[in-house]
Amino acid sequence: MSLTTASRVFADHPSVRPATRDRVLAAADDLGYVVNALAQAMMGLGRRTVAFVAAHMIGSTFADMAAGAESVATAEGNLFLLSTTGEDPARERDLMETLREYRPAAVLLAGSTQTGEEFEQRAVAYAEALAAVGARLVLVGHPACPGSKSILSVDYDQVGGVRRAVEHLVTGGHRRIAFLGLIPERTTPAERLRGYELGLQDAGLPVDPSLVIECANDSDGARVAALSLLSRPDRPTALVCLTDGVAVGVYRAARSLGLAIPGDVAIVGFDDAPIVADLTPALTTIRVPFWEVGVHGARVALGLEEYDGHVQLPTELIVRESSP
Amino acid sequence: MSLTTASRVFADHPSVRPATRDRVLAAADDLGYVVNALAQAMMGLGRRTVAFVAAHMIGSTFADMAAGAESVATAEGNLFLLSTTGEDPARERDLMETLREYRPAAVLLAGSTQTGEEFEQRAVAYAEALAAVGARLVLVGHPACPGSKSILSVDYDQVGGVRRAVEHLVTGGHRRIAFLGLIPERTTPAERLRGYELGLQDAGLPVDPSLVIECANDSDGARVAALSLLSRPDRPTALVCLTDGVAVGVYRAARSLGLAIPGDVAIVGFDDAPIVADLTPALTTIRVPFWEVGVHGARVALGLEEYDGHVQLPTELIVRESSP
DNA sequence: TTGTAAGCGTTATCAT
DNA sequence: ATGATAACGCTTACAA
Repeated sequence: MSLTTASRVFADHPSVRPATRDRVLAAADDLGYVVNALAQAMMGLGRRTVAFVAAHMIGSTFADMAAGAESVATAEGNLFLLSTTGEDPARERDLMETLREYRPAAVLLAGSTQTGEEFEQRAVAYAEALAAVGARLVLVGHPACPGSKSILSVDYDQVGGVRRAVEHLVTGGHRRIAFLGLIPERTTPAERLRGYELGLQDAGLPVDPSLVIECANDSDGARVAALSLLSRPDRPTALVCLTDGVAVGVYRAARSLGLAIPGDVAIVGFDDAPIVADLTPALTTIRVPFWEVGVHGARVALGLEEYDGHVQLPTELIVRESSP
Repeated sequence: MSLTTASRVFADHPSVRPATRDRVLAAADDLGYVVNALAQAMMGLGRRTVAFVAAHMIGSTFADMAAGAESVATAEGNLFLLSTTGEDPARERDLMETLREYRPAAVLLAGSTQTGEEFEQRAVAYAEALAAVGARLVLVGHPACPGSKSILSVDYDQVGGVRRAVEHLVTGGHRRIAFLGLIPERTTPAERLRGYELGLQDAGLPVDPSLVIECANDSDGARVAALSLLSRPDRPTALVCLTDGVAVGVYRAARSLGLAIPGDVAIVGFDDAPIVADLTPALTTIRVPFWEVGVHGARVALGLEEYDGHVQLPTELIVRESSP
């Protein structure tokens, strides 16, 4: 009944006589003993840990990604750590250090960031710091970093999604199509705007800067912005919205102006959030496989999946009643 | 430059000369060194860990509770572990053991369970097992266990919420009020049904069992059930729904039957999920402070908050257009 | 102010 | 089949 023997019992080693085995198990049960996984982990043994870091945990998009990642991590008996930065780079940096101290298998960094090299450099620094403790960094729901091929990422086709939406609106006869919800210098709005521009370009239509509207990414910010946009004499006949939440704000604005959807103005959202199919009229939107993004992120993180640096999942235009 | 000195530097011990301190820091920075938090944790030092366990991570209810708990845990520099059981008691038990191995400060067990003593006994067993490793168990979004006062819980007033909803419908003149979405032997449906019964009782109305309808807790299950309920010659004039998701199913059923809401049938939901205020008509529902439930759960878990065994947060009836 | 030595709970190695 | 010992990376008396 030595420590070694006990250890062997819990590790299911074959070389331990059933009798002693039972004796150990009985004693353990008696004392309420469970192995100290921290001691195991300290030696690089035992379960692995996957961390998920996002700016916020609000809305179904991040929650779905996190849930997808969690399902993969937990399914294999690993641990899943969740933390938010509140959009604060300093907190993000601190968090990254803290996580490094826990020797995770991987850190998934989720969501939109500032565009440009500053973030990319930060990400490279994170990736290197994590690599120094044997951990991987995987960007999820974030476009690939073209500069640094070493940064793994799992993304979804935002550009293509909006591009198809614009194509759909053009096919429906629309020529004055606005984009609502721009947030400057952020990757997700930038990608979706790019899809809008490419969609117009495909149709040989010019990009009219007065139809690209900046507003907060919430229903009320969108409502206010839409109110002014839709009050213009030359108002657009169709609106592509950054998110479904923005689209909801547009619904409210249209209603208060007495405009019919899609008769007076067609609306397209993005994300396919729950319930938007039950709005009146049902919202046309772009469905994003957020759960799967999380799943693939975790799989890449744990080395369960082939990856060539970047995975991009398809999005799907869901045509409902709010567009022709 | 011994290990001890280095340790002192990272622990911000005062008794270390600035010169050596800098030397250590420089060396650390050079090597990309960070303390091994697992070694610290093994000795019961360093950050604490809060675990959150739910059956699923789908929908905004669990996600909001988890997010609230995460915000508290992370704010204090602790770690937040998230895991799901998939509603499988065996997985739940395994998970509890696994978590125990990691010596968390507390485990939050979230959501509805089977009613009755079986769960209560399980919870007591969990609580004891966790206590043996210095961890607390806190039930969140689950009614208090009357039998075992030792089990901490943070809940919200489901009974009162539905009771007020019924009162509101009665005040609006309704007499035939149905309850849709019963799932037998589960705490959350049981609580909400109890609120329905009490509401009727308050008004001196009998509980008509033929108006208490069982169905799956999703829009489509509800749609099918509502279709048959609303096709009855003596159909109810108002429906209290287990959740907003169920209410959405009822909306679809009413629409396909050509029934007006609230003209032909009034609807009340539960949860105040995002966007339900933007349905047509806007859904009357009961708002639940899920985020706050998570917050209080984590606070109780970490001993940051006075508790006398059970905390119950209020719910709020939000009257919108779907009810008189 | 700094260093030495012991101990935390494991597991791997090498006996026995 | 079992046990003793070293090692993992850290902290904390206790010395120096």
